[in-house]
Amino acid sequence: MNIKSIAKMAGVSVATVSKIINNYSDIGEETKQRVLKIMEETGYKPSSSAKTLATKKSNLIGVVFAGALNSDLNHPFFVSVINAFKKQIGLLGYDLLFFSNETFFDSKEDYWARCRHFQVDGCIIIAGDEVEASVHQLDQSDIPCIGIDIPLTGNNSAYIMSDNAKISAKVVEHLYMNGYRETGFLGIERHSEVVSLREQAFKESLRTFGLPVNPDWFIYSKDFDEESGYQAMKKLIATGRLPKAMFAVTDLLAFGAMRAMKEHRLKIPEDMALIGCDDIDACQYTDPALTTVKQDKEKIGKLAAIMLYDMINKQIEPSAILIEPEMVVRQSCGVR
Amino acid sequence: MNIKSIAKMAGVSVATVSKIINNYSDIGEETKQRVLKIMEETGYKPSSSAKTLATKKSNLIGVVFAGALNSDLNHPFFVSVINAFKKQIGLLGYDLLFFSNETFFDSKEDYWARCRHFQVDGCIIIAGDEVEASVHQLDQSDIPCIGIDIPLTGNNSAYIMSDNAKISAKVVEHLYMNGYRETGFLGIERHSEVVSLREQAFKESLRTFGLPVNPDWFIYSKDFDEESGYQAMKKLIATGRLPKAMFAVTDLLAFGAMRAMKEHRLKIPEDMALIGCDDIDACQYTDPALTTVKQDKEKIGKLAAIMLYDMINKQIEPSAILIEPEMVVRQSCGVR
DNA sequence: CTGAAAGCGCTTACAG
DNA sequence: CTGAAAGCGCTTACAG
Repeated sequence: MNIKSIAKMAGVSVATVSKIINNYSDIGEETKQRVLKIMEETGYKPSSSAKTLATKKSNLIGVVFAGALNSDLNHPFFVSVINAFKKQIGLLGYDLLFFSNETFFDSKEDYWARCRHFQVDGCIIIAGDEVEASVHQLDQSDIPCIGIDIPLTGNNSAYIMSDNAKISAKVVEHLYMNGYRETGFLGIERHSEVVSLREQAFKESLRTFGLPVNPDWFIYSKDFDEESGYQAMKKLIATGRLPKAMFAVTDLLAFGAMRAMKEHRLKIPEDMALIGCDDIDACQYTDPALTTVKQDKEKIGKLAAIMLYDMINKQIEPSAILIEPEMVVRQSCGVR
Repeated sequence: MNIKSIAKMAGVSVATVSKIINNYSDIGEETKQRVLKIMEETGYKPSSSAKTLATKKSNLIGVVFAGALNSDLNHPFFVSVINAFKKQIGLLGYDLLFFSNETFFDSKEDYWARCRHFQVDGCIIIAGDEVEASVHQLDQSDIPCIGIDIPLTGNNSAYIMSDNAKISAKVVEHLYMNGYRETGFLGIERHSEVVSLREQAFKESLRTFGLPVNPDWFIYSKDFDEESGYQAMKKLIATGRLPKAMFAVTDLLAFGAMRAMKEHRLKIPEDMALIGCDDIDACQYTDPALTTVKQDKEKIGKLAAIMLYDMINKQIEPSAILIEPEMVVRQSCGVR
């Protein structure tokens, strides 16, 4: 079933059918109704590939999970963002093409090439750390790109990220207002853009409030997982000199720290308060429930869709947006 | 940059270039190398839409999240399955097209039409409950489909699900072997295929082991969320007559039950043991950690990819596969 | 081993 | 308001 058969059945030209499909206004009402009816009856749907070939528009958005680290459909933060993005971009008439990172032609992960191959209209780039070079190539190309947690610089690129500095500022403010003066920080040894931002801002905020920045209380886990957080916290506890509160840059690390603290019979928050970051679902279910900072994933995803749409349709200049984080106060570091 | 320019640059015909791209064997080695080099230098990538138009193959797999309930990128079980599927299908040379469920032409969610529109080579249908009619239409079509947690019946369909009967059997066995005789069940009021299977099998297994099936201990939460589980458990506790162990059909419900139990100072597992189902990440972080039954998401996803590939390439007859579940014993119902 | 040409199913100036 | 025809970038018998 193709446009030609529809045209024949309706006794019109393919050009006319095409115009009806694409909602041109200069078509006679009765012709239009007649053709529409036939399309309905036959269950005809135009071929996307033929249309893409003719128009160079695919109505597809490429989804790139960039970075060797932390970027995967298993990462709860990114999944929520993508989910919100998918909903909004769907309303705007686009479907999503997920590049499967495994193999593609000979070149490994040449994202730009794959975008051209499929003629995607735009891309969303979701980034963890250790981002590969080909992402930057895509960023610099003429394909509109919206980055999540990655500062893109291309002429057709924009990006959105949580205001990481503000995350730390809010944490420090919360701690300060609730009487915590001696505070520690649980970071990660591996390099991570986002984590660095949080750490810098945390130190600055401490200084702003005149709180001590004690290097002994700045500890670093080997990796991003719970176990690493647990190990790091155990070491700190072993020193015997503990702060009254701890900020972990990630909820998962906070879970690990919590486990270590419980093991050593430290009461949370009485002996030491604990704050995580991200507000993944599990925070509600720990005991005590984890106080954390929420990134507004819904908003980030939705905004990404709207901005990308506008970029594709040349309605805005690319820019960078920082999203306001929000303290979620639970029992692990509550209001005194 | 298209195949014509490459042909011209290499001084050969487009037919020859096409054959080289598609690895035909009957091409002179030097011609091949020369053309390959030019493609490399120019960064040429063939257009997917033109190829799809000519061949009727898109190398795309459609991803359908079917069912009004429980089926979403926010559902941790399905996300893990899709992630494993994506990895494996990527190795087999396919990319993933996610249909954004929001709007599509006028017909709402006509999956089959969308598959034809994009000419996807096959589909993975991930299903929650309250599945829409158009999914069955797709199932009955000539497009190869693999279902996850949904029994497809079409001639070109197969499906994979956890062996839900075995889940319950394993739970009962575990309870029995650890001395629990009085056991309850936390189900859901809303209709759900999977949950029904678990409940039936649970009752049967109890009988098999000669354990009592006490209707008072079969309780039902309003919905799938934690809060509903909490409410249901509170009601049971209020009756004052409690079983020694409880099986919740979902980890989330178990979390809710756990909260209710803690609130009433019931010790877990001493006063009442608790078992969940699914093994979502958060199970490790509750206190006590939740004993549960794990569905092998990795295996399900990977198998789905391989089976779908074989169906597309007519190498197997469609069939139904049940996946063996696995007890994950943690503190909420440990070994005595 | 290589090439000319028809065809895949659309869109889009352009003519009427 | 409608249609004829070229073009989008590939593939594939078929001929040589």
